[in-house]
Amino acid sequence: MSKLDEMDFSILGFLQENGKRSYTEIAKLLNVSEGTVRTRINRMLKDGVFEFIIHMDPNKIGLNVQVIIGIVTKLGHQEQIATTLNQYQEVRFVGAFSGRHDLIIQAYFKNNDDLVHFVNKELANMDGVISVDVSIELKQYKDSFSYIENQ
Amino acid sequence: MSKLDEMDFSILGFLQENGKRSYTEIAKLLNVSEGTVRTRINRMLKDGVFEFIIHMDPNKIGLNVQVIIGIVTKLGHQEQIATTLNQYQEVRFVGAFSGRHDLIIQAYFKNNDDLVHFVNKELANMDGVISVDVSIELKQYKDSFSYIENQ
DNA sequence: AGTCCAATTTACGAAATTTGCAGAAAAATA
DNA sequence: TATTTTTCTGCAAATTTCGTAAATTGGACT
Repeated sequence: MSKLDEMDFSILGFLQENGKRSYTEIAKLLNVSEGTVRTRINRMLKDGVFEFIIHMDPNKIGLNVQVIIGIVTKLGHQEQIATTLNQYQEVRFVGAFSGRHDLIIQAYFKNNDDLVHFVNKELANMDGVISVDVSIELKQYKDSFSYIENQ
Repeated sequence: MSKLDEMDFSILGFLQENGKRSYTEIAKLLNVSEGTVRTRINRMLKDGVFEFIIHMDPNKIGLNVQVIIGIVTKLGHQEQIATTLNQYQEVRFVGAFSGRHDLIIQAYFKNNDDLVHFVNKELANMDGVISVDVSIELKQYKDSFSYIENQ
């Protein structure tokens, strides 16, 4: 995978503002041809630099209980547990971390019942889970996907 | 904002698999006209149900240090601190939570120096911050934006 | 400098998609 | 049942995407 140059970052910068921008539009903004923008976007997609997605507001689609859960696992069980967690649709993020918890996950549920079921029936029965700390989201202040400083 | 019906969820289901699907393609899959799909997508966009974005792989754009930080705040300072944190480009997520930490944030940095600077110079100097727990991401297992069970 | 090579960019036509509407159909309201 | 409102369909025009070939650029090596 080749290194990204300044034009690649500019393209990402425009796309992070609006994922629907056309090759044509970006090309005009950068003063290059449409084909250049297309080639670069396709290369970055192939290299897994980014992907086109939609970001849904969980509350607006009926997922009203959002949580972050820190998990302490028995030595040697982390990978297995992470793989199991991956399979739950409700779990949108799973990572291994240094610090107080070995795994931290983010998950979205329809309601408290579903959360309680997940914690007490699913998590509690996973082999190698020592303890879990559930933090329930009370208010979201920011959830941004614009990591690049642009312009 | 009107409630989403089954067709809206189907449309979201197709888009969450691939944010680049065209109105035309989705219309064929759902056996309705292109205009119907377009109207519904535009309504959902207007209502903030979802947005078209790109999801960049932080490692591939040079943000190699990813962290989750739990923050304990002095009573009454939470909102102010959250608002301040919002302004940092490095901080991609800020939420108020129940549980051990009052605020939990996710942030991406170029390197450890930038992280250390953020924690020791920025966070440490924010009024009302009592303590912070930094968890450094060692491995990411899942980072999905498909919350809807589809089909 | 001059030559060659590989990668990138440009150019352009064809196919596909989006966009703007107008009228039909369906649903909600009275 | 009549009326209003909303949703859906079907076009045509404008725009974008896509495939491809030609032109350009930037080194590496003489």
